[in-house]
Amino acid sequence: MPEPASAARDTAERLRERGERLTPQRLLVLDILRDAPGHLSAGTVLALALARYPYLNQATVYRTLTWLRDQGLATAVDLGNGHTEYEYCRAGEHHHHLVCERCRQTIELDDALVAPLAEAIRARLGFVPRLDHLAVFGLCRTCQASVTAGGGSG
Amino acid sequence: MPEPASAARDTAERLRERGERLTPQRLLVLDILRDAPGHLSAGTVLALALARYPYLNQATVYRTLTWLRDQGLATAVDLGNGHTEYEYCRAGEHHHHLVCERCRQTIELDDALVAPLAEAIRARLGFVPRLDHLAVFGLCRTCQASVTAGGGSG
DNA sequence: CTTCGTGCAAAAGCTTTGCAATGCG
DNA sequence: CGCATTGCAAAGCTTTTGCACGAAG
Repeated sequence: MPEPASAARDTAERLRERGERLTPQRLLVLDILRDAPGHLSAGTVLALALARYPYLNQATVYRTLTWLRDQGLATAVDLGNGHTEYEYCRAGEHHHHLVCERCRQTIELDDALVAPLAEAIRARLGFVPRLDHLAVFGLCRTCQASVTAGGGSG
Repeated sequence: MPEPASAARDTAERLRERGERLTPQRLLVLDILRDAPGHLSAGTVLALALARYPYLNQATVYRTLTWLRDQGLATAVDLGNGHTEYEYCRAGEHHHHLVCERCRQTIELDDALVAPLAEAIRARLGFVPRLDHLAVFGLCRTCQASVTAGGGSG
């Protein structure tokens, strides 16, 4: 199997130190996640991986994605599409999404608005929330108007 | 088909006024949701319904649950069990959950902590969030200790 | 009478699993 | 060398869909 591009290397060292097994498949998936501009579903990861290494298996992708999540290298989020999406986890970078239930548009939500909730949960309940990647459903500004007017949107 | 117990009656009036069709199946599902102490999955709703009316269909349950949600009579929440759970929606009552990813325990989360986030999203982004039933994943107090100590919990 | 909901059964989608072979460390 | 990981293919699970019949209004 071909060597994955390059970017995943330094992270690889860290994993090796933890005693984790580094396989070309894992490095490939990690690399794909890093290169991606946003979230990727397991299916998309598989498709992209297949372009570089035609023998990678679906089951391996799912297992690797779960493993990456456990290693803190990826975050998972459910945007209401019927599948989980994964994203490379940049250190301490939290970002969130507003998902319009009507037009399915997603809007970035600044962590500054979410952090206080996380902090309150931590301080007042002693529960450590994983609020690094929250999805909040609702209605976007445009669709509110459409609903009120009774018209249809795109 | 037998008459559903009784509790769903007054709500039924409201639905009728809206021009919604009231079928015994819908009343039955509504009744089951009302009687339930917490969340119910579609499968559980079906099982409970089957005990009272053996001919109710799975597809009807799913369709009815979606319909109840659209009518504002039920809220849906994904607690990470691989399926959506539904709960009877008491007027304006918002409640949320902290779900421990390790021991799967769920803790109630007061809406007072979540409401500010909802308000901020509304005020600053013009997005109307459906934050009536939020699930936040993370680690409960007990499991944090276990993880730190390296031990196992129940 | 017209429209919408129901039952049925099968399909659809994502995800997981068992097992033997392979390759990492 | 030993054991975790992979590949393969099939199953598992929740949820959705098409269609004809039946019931609500």
